[in-house]
Amino acid sequence: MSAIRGARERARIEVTAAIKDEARKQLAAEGAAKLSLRAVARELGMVSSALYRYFPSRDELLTALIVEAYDSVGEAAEKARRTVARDGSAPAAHLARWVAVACAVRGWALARPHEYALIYGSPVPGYTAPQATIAPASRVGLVLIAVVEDAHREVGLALPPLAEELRPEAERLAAELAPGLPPAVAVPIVAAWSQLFGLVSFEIFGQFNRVVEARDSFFRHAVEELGRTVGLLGTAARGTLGAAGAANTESAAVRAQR
Amino acid sequence: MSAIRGARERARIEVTAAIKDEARKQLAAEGAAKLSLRAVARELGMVSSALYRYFPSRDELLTALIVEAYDSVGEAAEKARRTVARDGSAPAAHLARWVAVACAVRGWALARPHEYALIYGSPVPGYTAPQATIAPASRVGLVLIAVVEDAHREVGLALPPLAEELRPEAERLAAELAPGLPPAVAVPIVAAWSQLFGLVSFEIFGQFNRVVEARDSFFRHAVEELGRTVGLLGTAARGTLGAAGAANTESAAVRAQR
DNA sequence: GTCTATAACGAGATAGAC
DNA sequence: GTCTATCTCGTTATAGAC
Repeated sequence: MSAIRGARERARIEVTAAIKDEARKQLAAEGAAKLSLRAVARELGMVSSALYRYFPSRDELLTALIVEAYDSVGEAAEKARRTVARDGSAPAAHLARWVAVACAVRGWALARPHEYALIYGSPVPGYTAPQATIAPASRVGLVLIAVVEDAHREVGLALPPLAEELRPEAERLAAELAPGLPPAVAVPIVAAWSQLFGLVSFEIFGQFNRVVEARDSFFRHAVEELGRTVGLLGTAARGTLGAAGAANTESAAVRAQR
Repeated sequence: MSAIRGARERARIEVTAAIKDEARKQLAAEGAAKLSLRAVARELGMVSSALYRYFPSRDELLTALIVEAYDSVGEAAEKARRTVARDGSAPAAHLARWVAVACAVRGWALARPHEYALIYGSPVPGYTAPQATIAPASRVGLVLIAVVEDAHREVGLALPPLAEELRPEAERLAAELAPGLPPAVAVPIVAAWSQLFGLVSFEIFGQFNRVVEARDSFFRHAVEELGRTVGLLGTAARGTLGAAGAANTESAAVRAQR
């Protein structure tokens, strides 16, 4: 009995995976807007009505693809944070981790551009994301926050001051997303989060064609500077911000500690 | 005869405009992937074959929409640069112009989100952008460069040093895009260009839902910081970067002057 | 209970004959 | 330009296999 159920469940999981794989192929070929249950079924040698045992609607299939894409890129980011620069707790090590997370996101996007477009590109017409996508969608952002939290705990942050008018927003953001961080850094982190995806999107979507050529080092350099905008410090020898931060961040740092 | 031709040409222009307007409506409703000449024709009370007298193919219609969108946002950016802060040549005035250009881009995107998605969102499956889109696509970037060029000429730039490995890329970028600027600033400008659209895309595409609430001031603040990364200076009283830049940018500035 | 297959609806796209 | 016959699509109801 349990063996039977086990076999059934395994079969169900396999068919579900096959459906999603085929759907991803169609995503690449035709785009999310034209994803069709019938075409997926046809390609799998099934009948379209049979798919409804696995996904109650086309939109639910889309949701599954979206959630898996968010989870996949989120996992890549988490793995990069865990793996890279495990050894150091020096300021530069935290910046290296930040860069590693960003490079992992970019690498994932380059490897799976159509899934990237699904989650970070134009919204799919007629589709509204359900609650289930919210948590996976924030995983990459949470990794970035975690990197900054580590740095804040171990070596402190060098932050530019925050405009007064953004105080309430910063307090709210920090309370919701990063209770362990000073509110002033919440705004730069959210900004850097979106700017990181600006860099990736421009590369993936072709905006850098005929413009940027040395893309690896360009990206690496840009996200390193992004890391500085959230208060991460590079080696003192290298950065204006690093040197300047050390010299005049007393006020900002004091303020960042609240 | 010339009157007749004038009338004909006027009619042709009007019909062409009507086609594009209707196509834009469909863009909003169904997305670029599903833009269909037939549906446009139906809505206009024409027959699909008649449209081919105005646009030789669906892709050419798409190209026209893309070019007009790029031109429209580029014009908004150019107008913002011309109009705003005309009075000042102080460092803060240049930063204000930078912010104004960014806000113009964002305002345009908020007003025409579907056209924004057409040009800065996921590529349309099966469509490859022809040469004709390249120049319009670079207009916003050129405006940003112009703002920085003005600042460089009038008050100088405060730049962080550039990684050695990016030297060749920076020289090439500067030679192609901004002959009037020191190469070191070319890389930050291109980065800021893409990051600006990261901010806008996250707002337009819904990534900021349930995250950022005070969006106007958040954006304003973020692009002001972005302006600093390309060497624009704020008021000395306000920014860490401003004060720090004044103090220790001798080396960077010397270097930026080559 | 779990799944697949058949058939159908209403809507829209498409190709070709006229 | 018009009309029609033939495709596609998402979705459901129903019947039958395991």
